[in-house]
Parts: sequence; C-alpha cells; structure tokens
Amino acid sequence: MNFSKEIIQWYFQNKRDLPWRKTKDPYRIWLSEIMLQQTRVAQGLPYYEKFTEAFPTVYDLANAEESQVLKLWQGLGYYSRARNLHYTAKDIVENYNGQFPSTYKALLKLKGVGDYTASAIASICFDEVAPVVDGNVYRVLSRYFDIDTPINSTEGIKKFKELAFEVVDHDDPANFNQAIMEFGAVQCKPQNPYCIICPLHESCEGLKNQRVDMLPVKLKKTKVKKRWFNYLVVVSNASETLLEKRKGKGIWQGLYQFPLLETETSIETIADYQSEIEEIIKIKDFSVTKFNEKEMIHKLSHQHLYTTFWIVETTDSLKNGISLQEIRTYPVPILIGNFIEEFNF
DNA sequence: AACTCGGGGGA
DNA sequence: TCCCCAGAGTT
Repeated sequence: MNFSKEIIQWYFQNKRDLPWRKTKDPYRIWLSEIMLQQTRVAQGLPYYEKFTEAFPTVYDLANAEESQVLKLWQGLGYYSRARNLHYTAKDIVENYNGQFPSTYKALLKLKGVGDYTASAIASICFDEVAPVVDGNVYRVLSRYFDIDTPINSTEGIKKFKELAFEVVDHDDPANFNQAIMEFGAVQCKPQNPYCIICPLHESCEGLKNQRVDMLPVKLKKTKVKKRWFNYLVVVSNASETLLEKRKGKGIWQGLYQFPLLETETSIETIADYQSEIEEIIKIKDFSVTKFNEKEMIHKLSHQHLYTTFWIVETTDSLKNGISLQEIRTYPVPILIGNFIEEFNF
C-alpha cells in the first residue's frame, strides 16, 4: 500500500469523534477551520459548540454585532480571526447569496481564508483535489521523506506544497487531508512520536536515518519585546467604572480594557503620574492604590506584558461610566477577564 | 522576507 | 523555559 492509502486507512481506524466531522456544510467547516488555525482541537472545541449554537447559519453570524462575536471568541486569541470571520459572514450574505464559493481559487478571495483554509474547505466540502499544508503536514512529510528544508522559508513552503500535491489521494482528497493532519496530531506528534507502532515505519526515511527528532527544521523566531501596562481601574461611588475600546493595529484590536497608562519601565511611585492619570480618566479628585504588589507577567508570542492594576477610587461622577453589572458583557483580553474575576468589584 | 497577532499545554 | 498548535495579513 502506498503512503496516502496507508494514511487514510490509519485515519479510518483511529480518527477522533469531532463535531465538524459530522457535516459537510461549508459554513460549519469554514467556522471550524478558522477556529483551529494555530489552535489545538481541545482548545477550539468548546468555542465551536458555542458558535454553532449562537449562530446556526451564516445569516445568524452576519446579523450579529461584532462585539458579540468577539465576546464569544474571548480567550481563543488571534482576534483578527473573529473580526475577519464576521466580515466574511456579511460578505457571503451580501455578495454570495448566502452560499460559500465551491472552489479553492474562489475561496481564497475571502478575508481570513488563506491557502490552508481554502484547500480544507474545497476538499472537505466539495471533494476538490486541493492538498492542505498545516503544521501537522509539514511534520509528517518532512519526517517521512527526510527533508530538512526549513518549513517557514520561502523555499520550504513551496517545496512542501508541491510534495503535498504529489501525495494527495485523488480518489478521496477530503479524507486524505483530514487523515494526514490527524496522523500528525495523534501519531506523528512533535515530541515522542509513536514510531515503533507506526504503520509507515518501514518506509519512513526520517526514521531510517534516525532524524525524526530533528524534523521538521524551522527558522528561529524573533525575540519578545517587553512592555509595561498600568491599568487604571476606576471605582466610583455610583458603582461605575471605565472601559475603553482598543483601536489601531496592535494586540487585542476591538476588545475592551480599563484605561491604560503604558510606561517605558516599571513605575516607582504612582504620584509621579498624577497629571497623566487625570488626563486619561478625566477626573481630578481620586486616590490610587496598587492592586497587585508584584507585576503580573502576561506572556504573548512576541510580547511580555508587565502589568499592574491600580485601583482608582473617586467620589466624582464618571462620564461614559459603565455599571459594574454589565462589565462582564464586554469582550476583554484574558488578562483583563482574569482580573475582573479576581477583583469581583 | 520578516513581522505581527493569543492563549494554552506538554516536556 | 521553549516549542507547538487544522495560519493569515501586513509591511
């Protein structure tokens, strides 16, 4: 049996029971693929359940408010996925008569749908011979064929895509694509793969050459930047606080947070920033106390956020204040969400 | 071609 | 700690 037939057979015997494997509805396949980008199945699964319940069809998603979509997405990360998801739902309703396009080429035009996702939808929903290349596929192919071209180099991306075209099963691209990904996730996993019991271990070049644990090769990533976030948690007599919406290009675009005073380094004494705080929260009469004695270090892929929450008590009334009752209805970064749970106002 | 965008989990 | 996860968009 050849590589692709062997992979498919393994899949039929070992595949996990997952909700998006019970449908070919392009809307639901699209939803699952967007959610699972750079995200483990275990982490994405509850979000898929929440979304399909809240938005059974693309029309329901298109009719939602963006903040509602972001709220349901809260905690899953890479929030541009949620914004693009909502944008594309409206696009599908307005410009595609509610029907997803049915080819790789046409799917690529959708915002948030790249090479991988277009191939996944085209193959799974429409049986197009469009090979997927995700992190799992890079790993399986680099090991089986013992290829050390860096998977995140221009040459590597091209080479592995071509290789995927050579091995994809033309009779059943839908199951082959899901099979090779599942195989990479469950059997040919990053650490301690099950080579001894692997159905492909006799023909695996990487195993033969004892290079499995060195593959795939990946170019080094850039190092992380440090930032210092001081959140101003206003608490007024009227049981209100302030939230602001993050705008611009950086992290957490569209999510809400307490008014932020970002500094170049740790704050020694908060009194040094009296005028800055006045300017940010538009209040003159307040007293500030530190909530967390040690800075919390919130770690993102490219940034470490040294965070302090400052409790700002005031008797003044707030402009654009938010009642503490409704604070949990706003989409917030997990860093803010954790604080809200702990502080409990 | 390099950077940016989250959060969680495993070793 | 470091790496990885059903990647895509921007610079």
